[in-house]
Amino acid sequence: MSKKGRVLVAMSGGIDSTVAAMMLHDEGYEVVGITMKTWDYASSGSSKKETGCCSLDSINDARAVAVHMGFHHFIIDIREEFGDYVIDNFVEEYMAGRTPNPCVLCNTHIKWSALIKRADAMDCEFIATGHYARINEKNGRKYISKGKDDHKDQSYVLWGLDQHCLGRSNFPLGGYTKPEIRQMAKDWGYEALSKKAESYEICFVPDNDYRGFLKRRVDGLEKRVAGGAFVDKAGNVLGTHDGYPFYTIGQRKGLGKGFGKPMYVTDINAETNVVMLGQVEDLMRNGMQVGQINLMKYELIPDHTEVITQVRYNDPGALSKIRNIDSHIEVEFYAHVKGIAPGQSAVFYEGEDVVGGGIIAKSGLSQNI
RNA sequence: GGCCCGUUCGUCUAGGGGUUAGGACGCCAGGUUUUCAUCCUGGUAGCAGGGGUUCGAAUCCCCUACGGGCUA
Repeated sequence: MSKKGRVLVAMSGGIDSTVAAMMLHDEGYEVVGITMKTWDYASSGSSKKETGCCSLDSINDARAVAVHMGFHHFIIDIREEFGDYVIDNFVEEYMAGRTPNPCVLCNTHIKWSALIKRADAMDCEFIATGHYARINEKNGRKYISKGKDDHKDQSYVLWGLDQHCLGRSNFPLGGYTKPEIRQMAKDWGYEALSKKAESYEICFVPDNDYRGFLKRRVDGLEKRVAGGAFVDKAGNVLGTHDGYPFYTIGQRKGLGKGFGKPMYVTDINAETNVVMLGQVEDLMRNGMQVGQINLMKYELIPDHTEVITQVRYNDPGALSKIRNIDSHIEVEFYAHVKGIAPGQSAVFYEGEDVVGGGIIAKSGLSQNI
């Protein structure tokens, strides 16, 4: 009945994915909305705030819009996979002294696979989300490019999508800015939605307190790791801390006391429960090792290729050179980069295009590149 | 028991007659951010207590209370 085919739209209930659905609907696609229940909100002591990509209220909001616009809407329960994969990994990573990015994992391993499975079952040609990113194709390879809105670009969290997923995905918002999207919501008569706040925080961690989440999740953790040493790079003990899992490299606040100078976490040792502190310059690194690589724009990247490497979501990126070492990529920065945290995602860009990405295994150069 | 030092926001401290008593960390409130962080704005809060001297005291003097050195 629709001239353009059927599309499965992942709707979180927020403004972005809702407008994405409306745009496709407006263009003549047969839209099927789908909302994923990732976590047991009732038992997590959920906050009433609009948190994460998928709160309970949001599910209801998404459904209301779908009903109002007259397309089908489904809620799928992916709590089991989500818990087994994303949450378990989240806890393991912190326990190993690293800093995970659950959103990236969820996108890569849960969300897309769940969506595509459904899309197949419902005979949908492709799936769409409200991400600010674009998909391009060159030499038979699909790849993500940054969204038009520099401030909202979300290409970083999508580095893990493989060719198959990319071939089935569509990002209607990629060519628009956030203000334009808000205006569209308004024009379509969704005044309240157009003013809806951005969603932040980890969806399964209430009140943005991941430390409390870890304590509840790991028996006896608090007692086991309390009283570890804060140490400077010379090994002098500067004080005691609450336990190594509660810190991340680059962290400045929450160290519990004043040192007369701004101090940052520069290293975390899970075996000894020692957290090293230093000043900004001690956070600077000239390179890093990146594992769990996923390449997008090219099938492989030759050694010495120059790319802009982003080390965190909100990082402007730094010019660097890469080199393949076994299944890892070693990155050498032209200028030192601040606060590289193992566990976080590294994403390589060539201009606007995502060349690939991976998980940071270790900061510093292994040898000369 | 004679003779010397030290005491400043919750913490670490700057200031040695006229300062809105400065900074750092913490804390609080915003902003940025689909992770954790960083970053940016603003805010809270202090001269141990009491007397003096000065136009004017955190600053100089004298006691009182808690912290370090030669003497018996």
